Amino acid sequence: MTNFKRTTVTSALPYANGPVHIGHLAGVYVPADIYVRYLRLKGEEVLFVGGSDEHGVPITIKAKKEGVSPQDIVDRYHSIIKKSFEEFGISFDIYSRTTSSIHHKMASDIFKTIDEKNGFVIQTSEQYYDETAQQFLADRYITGKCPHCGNENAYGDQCEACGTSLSPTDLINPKSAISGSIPVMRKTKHWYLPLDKHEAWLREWILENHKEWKPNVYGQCKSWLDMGLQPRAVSRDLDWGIPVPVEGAEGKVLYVWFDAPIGYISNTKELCDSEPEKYGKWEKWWKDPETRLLHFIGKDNIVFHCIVFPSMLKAEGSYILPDNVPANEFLNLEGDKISTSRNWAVWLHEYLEDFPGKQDVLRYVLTANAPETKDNDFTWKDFQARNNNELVAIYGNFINRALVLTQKYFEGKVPALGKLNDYDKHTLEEFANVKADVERLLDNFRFRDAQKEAMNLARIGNKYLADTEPWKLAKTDMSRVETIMHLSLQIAANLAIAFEPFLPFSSQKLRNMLNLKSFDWKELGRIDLLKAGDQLATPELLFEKIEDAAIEAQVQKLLDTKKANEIASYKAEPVKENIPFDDFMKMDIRVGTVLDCQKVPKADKLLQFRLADGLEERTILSGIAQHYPNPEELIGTQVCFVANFEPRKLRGIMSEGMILSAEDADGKLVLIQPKVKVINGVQVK
RNA sequence: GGCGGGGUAGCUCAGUUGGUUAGAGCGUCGGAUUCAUAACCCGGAGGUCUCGAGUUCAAUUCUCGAUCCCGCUACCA
Repeated sequence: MTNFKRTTVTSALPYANGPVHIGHLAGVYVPADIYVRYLRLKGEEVLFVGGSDEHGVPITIKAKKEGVSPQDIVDRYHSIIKKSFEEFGISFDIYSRTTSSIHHKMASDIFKTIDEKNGFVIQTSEQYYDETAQQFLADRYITGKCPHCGNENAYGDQCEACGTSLSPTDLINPKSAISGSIPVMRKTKHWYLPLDKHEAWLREWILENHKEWKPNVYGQCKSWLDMGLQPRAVSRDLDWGIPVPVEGAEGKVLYVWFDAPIGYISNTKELCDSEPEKYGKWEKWWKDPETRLLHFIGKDNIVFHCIVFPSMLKAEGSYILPDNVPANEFLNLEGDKISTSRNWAVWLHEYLEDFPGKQDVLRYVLTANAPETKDNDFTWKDFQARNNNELVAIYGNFINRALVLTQKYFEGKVPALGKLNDYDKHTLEEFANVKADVERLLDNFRFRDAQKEAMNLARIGNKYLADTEPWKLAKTDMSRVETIMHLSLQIAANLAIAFEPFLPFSSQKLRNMLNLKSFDWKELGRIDLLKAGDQLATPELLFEKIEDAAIEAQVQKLLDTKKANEIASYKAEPVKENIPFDDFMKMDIRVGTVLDCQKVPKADKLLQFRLADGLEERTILSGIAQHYPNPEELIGTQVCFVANFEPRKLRGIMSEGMILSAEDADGKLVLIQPKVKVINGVQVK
């Protein structure tokens, strides 16, 4: 590793359309915070940057849905997120936002510089514009007649009947899928970042020079590079975002993934401008080759941070590139994927309310169970067990034993160290290695093992007390008890240091109890952190047991929320425009019996049905395979289908109609089936 | 479907540059102990290392295939 002078640590910007949950914490913020606290404790120069990502289409959609402005949405979530991070002890040097004016200017400037260096490819094209909805339409949102096969319902990017790739302009009689109106052609210009031109140096930089990156990160990058990189558009026709800062780009904003990572830089600048004497010039954190840049992210962000963002920085020309990108896998919750939209999550701001003062418990559990190499599962039962069996029983208990005994025998004063016997020496040897072990693990982003190693100190302490039995010796050999308690207290002081990156609140509490003045990573492993005669504070419990009731309440809350959410959050779509009776009669919906039903090979979602329709038989494909894992069970049942759809080919199979399903609130598709058997071919009306 | 990551004790994970008894923490069982939040300490039981084939004197470790989980991507009238 090169010798760097300082470290810039970024953590993925949470998207401001919802609060932060334990998945975000375990994957990104807790490990980043541990690492940063560790570096600070070592006295290194380090900057920890965070912020909210506040642009992009999903925020505009949420705003529209709620009838408020996008700014209202991001204001709401930015403040919730920022506050909960603070309270949780994520020690950002700055947590700002991408709607800040500094960010707008920074993103614009970087765009302009790249543009001046001809780092973009500009393409003007005619694109369909929906005058009713007043927006340009993505290819997928336009339907029309396919020029090749005459299919009336081809999409703007592809006709699925004949499989031909299309561009929206090929379509005959195009229609907007959003408003149904007829779109008009408008010229629009977009800027592309030609990733293909960056491929050569990216290959060498990642594949040759960064083989030490985690397997998931390295593998994902290699996969992309081997497939060949494509230019990516960096502008959008949208009204929420940072305007493309060049002439002739009215109505266009920077695509959100272009502007978001620049937020790391803007937020650094915001901080440095406000406290120049403390942080210096912002450029030193981003442009000095002696600065080590680290991006903490989740696995879904690997390509952006390893390929796209570095390409942007390289195109700009004056920036350093990340030295490492420690990406974690995902955390599940009680066996299910965490999901903001399904409300399946433990929200940080709610945890802080439900478990006041227990920040460290969650930090500990999320680290002990961190998804470092594969997805992991968070369960409340495990949360309780780790608290009660590890934090309370091992760490908390040792501290309590050491302090209570000192209180009892020495009125809370640190006793003098006498002569060490062999067993004392043996114990000291064991704990002398802890510092090196924790360091080695932290330096390699192995937080789970590092924390476990720190916990070992407490185990050593417990064993030392159990083996030396000072409560027995107190009756016969008080000077020996002095030495034992002296050493026990030194171990306690070491614990305060070793755990500070992981459990900062508890370390603070412990330091107060010990009246520990000096506090530096370098001192870890020493046995003179406390002086004989030092007065300790009255001991209190470092951690409390968590009772079953509290855990059951959380589990119940989760189940309730899930259920309530599914029912309450479902809002029926507004009723469409009225249609004449004749239009309805044009549709020919019938009942048929399933003769055969099986998965279409090489397609995840398609089921192939063979139906008896009362006349002959017909084949219909339906995209419901994931909701019916055992398609053979449908054989013999009856389904409703639209009989007079134009047949169209899917995956090379001709589909003659459409089988009707209802889509439930959670996205599950349920076939519409008559409850009482009817004759095949009867009409549904 | 393509690509990437992962599938090791009841749970969460290490590990093996291929080689005698595959490790840790928690849980579980037993013992010891009482300073301590029924906590600590000691000991035991628990694994055909996802499945199948191949290479090899030898594979959990290498190769190929299958399968399951996750991500990116395609597809979903």
